[in-house]
Amino acid sequence: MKSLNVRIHINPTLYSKDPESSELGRHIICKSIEMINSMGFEAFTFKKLGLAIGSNESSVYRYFANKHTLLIYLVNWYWSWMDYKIVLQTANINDAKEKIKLSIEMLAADIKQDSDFSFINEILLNKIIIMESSKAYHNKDIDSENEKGFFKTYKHVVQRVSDFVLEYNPEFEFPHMLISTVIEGAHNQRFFAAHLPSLTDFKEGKNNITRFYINLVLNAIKLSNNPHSFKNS
Amino acid sequence: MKSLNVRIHINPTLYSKDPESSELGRHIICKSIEMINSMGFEAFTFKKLGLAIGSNESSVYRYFANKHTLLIYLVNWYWSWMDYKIVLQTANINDAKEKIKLSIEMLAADIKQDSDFSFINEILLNKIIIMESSKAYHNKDIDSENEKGFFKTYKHVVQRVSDFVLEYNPEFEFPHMLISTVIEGAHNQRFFAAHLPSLTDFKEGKNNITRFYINLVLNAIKLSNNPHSFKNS
DNA sequence: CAAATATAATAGTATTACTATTAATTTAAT
DNA sequence: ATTAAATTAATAGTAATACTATTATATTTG
Repeated sequence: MKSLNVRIHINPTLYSKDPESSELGRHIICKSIEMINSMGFEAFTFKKLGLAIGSNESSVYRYFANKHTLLIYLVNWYWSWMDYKIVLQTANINDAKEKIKLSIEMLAADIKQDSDFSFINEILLNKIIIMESSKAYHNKDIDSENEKGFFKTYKHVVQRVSDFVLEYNPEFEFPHMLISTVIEGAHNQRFFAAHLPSLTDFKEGKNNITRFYINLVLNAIKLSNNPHSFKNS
Repeated sequence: MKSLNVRIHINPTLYSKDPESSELGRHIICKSIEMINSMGFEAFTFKKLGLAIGSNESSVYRYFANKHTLLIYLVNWYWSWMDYKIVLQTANINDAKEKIKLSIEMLAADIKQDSDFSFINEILLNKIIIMESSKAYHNKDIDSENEKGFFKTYKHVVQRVSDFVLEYNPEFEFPHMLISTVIEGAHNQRFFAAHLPSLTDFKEGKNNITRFYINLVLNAIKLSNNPHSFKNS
């Protein structure tokens, strides 16, 4: 993906001033990703960030209304990037089953290299998504923020992969449930593997998580006379 | 379950003084459940709680070190209660498949009545689990808190249902992944249904969520010659 | 009944999450 | 090129939060 001239577009209501438009703005994004990773979202403050980038608190506030909005910016960036990756990977593939497999592989993957087509470190951002992204929507403002389109890019990804599922099996009743279960589930499993291993069956290097979710999905949506079909019981 | 003389035992490292041991302590638990529900965990403070129960901040601090520990107390109570419910419901059942179904029904249910065997409102507590419980473990202290046994009761529940899965199919490779996926997934789906409906396929009164996860599990673990078996590919 | 102990309330502090004000710099118009 | 307008940066301040330390008031116990 090196030097491909693609830009991730972010909903402008998420920032006061576009961080991509200035050196300071890019610095804010860059450093905040590092800091949220190393100290966790709760301990991260704009004051500490200002200090770390040789600027100050109030300058950060000119870009983002608060750290919550900055987190949502990052989450949106991640899902736009993921959507772009899925489109690219499945572009010339006609087999719906193959598109589903490829999508799950990307969604459940442990991101290990920075695609390098932007100033954003995707390895660290993926860790933030796993560790912190639930905080972006588990709060009392969810409904008003949802109305403002703060979660649109995540919904897009779920919709895109759900469409592959329906392409494979147009009768399947729960495509969105299935895909959102896979995405959140895969993130949880990576978190559990690192911190609460008895909640998972992760084994290093065996690609368990991806394999588990691919099989889970294919078993759930298969067409054949299914003794446990998802029809009304 | 009325007036059954069962008590939920809570890890004593979670409190400074046992809230069950005094009127004030029970009041703290009771009211905090109400308040976390109505205002959300972030806006909830010990100062507001003290005021609401006609006491003050510092009295609450004598029971709990901080609001995070109180949340973990509640989460532990919930999972002990759920474990107890699962044991009770599956007690005289020999069929492993039936035990799995019953367990998922309880884990994925929208709790609609208070069992009334304690001063804790389980309807509201279930809502807290759905909305706030991820905050109990998505933080930088997870590893030290895990060592202190803060998440033991949740692990117990996952282990118990995983054992049913293994009883049904001893060959199944990922029982913990499957059950933790179902538990977290079902909670997410209830949250999505209320706030981000395009991520789900929930329809009121159709029991979709429970049905979806029961079928997901039964399809994943079934014994027959399975074209998408979970074996190493 | 006095001493020890437990409980409750008051007051105080460092930090956080902002906001308002002022200073400096850049840009743009004549 | 010079001045005005606009943008950006830095300083200082505030209300609220999450505690802690101290003191007052009960309760228990020897």
